[in-house]
Amino acid sequence: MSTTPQATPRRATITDVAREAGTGKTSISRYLNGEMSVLSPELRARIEAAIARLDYQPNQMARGLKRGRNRLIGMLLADLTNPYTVEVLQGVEAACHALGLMPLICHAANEVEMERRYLQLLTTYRVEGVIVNALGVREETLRPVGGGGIPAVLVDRSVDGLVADMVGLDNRAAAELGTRHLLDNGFDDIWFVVQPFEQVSSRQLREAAFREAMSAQSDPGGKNAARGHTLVLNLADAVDVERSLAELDRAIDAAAHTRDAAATGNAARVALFAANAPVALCLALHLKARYGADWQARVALLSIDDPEWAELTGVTTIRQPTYEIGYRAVEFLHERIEGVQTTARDCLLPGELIVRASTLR
Amino acid sequence: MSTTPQATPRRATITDVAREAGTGKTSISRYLNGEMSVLSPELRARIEAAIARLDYQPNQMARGLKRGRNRLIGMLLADLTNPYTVEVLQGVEAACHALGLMPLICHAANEVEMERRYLQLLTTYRVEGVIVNALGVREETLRPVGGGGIPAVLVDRSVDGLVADMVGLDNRAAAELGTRHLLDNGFDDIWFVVQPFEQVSSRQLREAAFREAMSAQSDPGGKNAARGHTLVLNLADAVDVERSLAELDRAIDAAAHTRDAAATGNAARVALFAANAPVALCLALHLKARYGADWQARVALLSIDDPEWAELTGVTTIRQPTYEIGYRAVEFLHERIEGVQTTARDCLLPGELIVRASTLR
DNA sequence: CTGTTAGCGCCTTCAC
DNA sequence: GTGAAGGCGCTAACAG
Repeated sequence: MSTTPQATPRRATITDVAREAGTGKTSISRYLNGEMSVLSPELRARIEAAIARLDYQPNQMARGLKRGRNRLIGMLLADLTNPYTVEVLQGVEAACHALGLMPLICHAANEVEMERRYLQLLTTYRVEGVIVNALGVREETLRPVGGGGIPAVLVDRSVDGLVADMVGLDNRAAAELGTRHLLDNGFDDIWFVVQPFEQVSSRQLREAAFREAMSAQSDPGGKNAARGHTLVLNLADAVDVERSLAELDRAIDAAAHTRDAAATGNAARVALFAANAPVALCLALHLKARYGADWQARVALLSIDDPEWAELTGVTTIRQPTYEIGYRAVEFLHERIEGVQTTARDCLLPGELIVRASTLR
Repeated sequence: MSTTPQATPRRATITDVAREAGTGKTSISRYLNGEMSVLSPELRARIEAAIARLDYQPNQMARGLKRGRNRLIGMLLADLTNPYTVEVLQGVEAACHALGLMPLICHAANEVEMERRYLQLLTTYRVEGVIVNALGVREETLRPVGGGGIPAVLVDRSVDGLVADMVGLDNRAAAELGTRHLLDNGFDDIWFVVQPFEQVSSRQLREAAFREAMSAQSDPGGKNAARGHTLVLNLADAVDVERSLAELDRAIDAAAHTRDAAATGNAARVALFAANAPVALCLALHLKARYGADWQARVALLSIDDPEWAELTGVTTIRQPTYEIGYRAVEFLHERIEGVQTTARDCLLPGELIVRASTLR
């Protein structure tokens, strides 16, 4: 046995098989496409044998070129580091499997330039459609898809000016659910922490819904009303993160002060509402570094997204129906590929509140 | 503005561009391939204009078909749920970017059947090479790659009977490093917890190295020697997990007993050495459920892999050079694609011990 | 410098 | 039933 990986020998083509089976290419093609009814059992057997002997496998590139469709769809991911993305992907894969599609996964790793390049690439490979979890910057980058380009379905976030189906979390309902949970549990200093949200629709919606829910208290602004704040955390900028966390620290310390002074049950209790898992992780790491292992005694943490460490640390979360989001996205796309022409649809799926120790006092 | 995503209009072909520019296909092709020197500035300008006007983008399928190479490589992943995988992927992507390759990511999601299907698919798409983080079951499934098939590079684990380059962690050194750390910190009841390892080379090596390191104590088996155990945790089988964890519980309780009885400093101290992050997570979740939030006071946990929650929970880890593993894998593969014919190579990269509170007493 | 010609591997009429 | 011929979009000799 050789220990040297060999160079690839030329693969057999349909012509080789035809020769080997002593017939024409047409019959081979028919065999490949399952048109068995028009093949004599005898010929069929010969073809089968020839294919096996040559270890023949049809070249999909060539087939795609000829037929004009290749059953390929693109899956453009903003950030695989986010567990959300991986979970959505599982739904996508399952649906593709079921519908006979093959997803080409492209990971932009939060870089706009990458997103652009991959989109270009998917286009030149003539994928039949694209599922886009866009970075969200601007419509511009997404020029080739949606509208006049190849069919597209947006996941998690819509993009201004881009007409396409979209599926994701019901952000308004989710943020409201979380906010109400915190209010119901008596927190009176609530910080909604979110990455820069001007460009990302889902973040916008969550933040807006948070503020509305805060305003919907029985006596907003009143003496017993909880106070809401929005804090922007730009995870891509260490300096900015530093600054924002410092602001948070001051607020937490101030609340503790109140508590010490009052020494009663009606001290200020602060809760952090993270707009997604990456933010929640950043917050948790910081709090742990600052207050030690029992940081949760000082601050409550609630997060949209339900990362694997949430259960471990007892953090309350709002779990997104990630698998279904991915699955539905593919279904939508498939319909578009098959020619459905309805107006752009939105599919908003509900999140599920998972209450853990963190927000129970 | 319409709100209905339109159907894809037919894309322009090279012939269209030639007609539009009033020239032949050859010149267009030359332009596309950057052979500017043989094009008059005037013709070149006309081509440029025509391409822009038609929004032409060359069809990669056709190019690939013609040239016989498509710059595509397959990346077969066993489990994207494992943070390790995502990190390796980042290295792969960076390297591909640098080398002008395009990775087709395929996620087997721990299903052998998926692995087989994707491999088949990659083959029929004539990718130029494959990077395989195999499920590891048997050489059989991997028939199409390595050896006589398309060039392949294995990641993390080798597969019996499959001759191919491989890159991964130096498992022996890593397991030894971890074991020694635990011994040095005075743990005397050490459990190496690992998924079924008969089929997966990296797990085998880690387990073997653990046992060896235990035997290498100054007085193995002696009165003051630490005792080592191997526990198999089949994460795919809930019942089995239950059973294994129960065994662990008994051991931990027994150790506690010893401690209570002795009521001195020389009581049995137990440490868990998880062979990878999924195992570590399973253990941590169980321990937390059983002993509450301060489970770490009862048991120490050390894990190969450094998931994001490790820092948060203070678990000691051995971090793999994941990014570099991915990067090197692509480099190896690229060399093979370019025709390098050396014997199969192994590239073992060192892990880094990250000491956290969990294993310090 | 530029265009013509012949395929790459496969599918699809259209005859036999 | 079966096969020959033409073409999908592109590239790579060849001629001019």
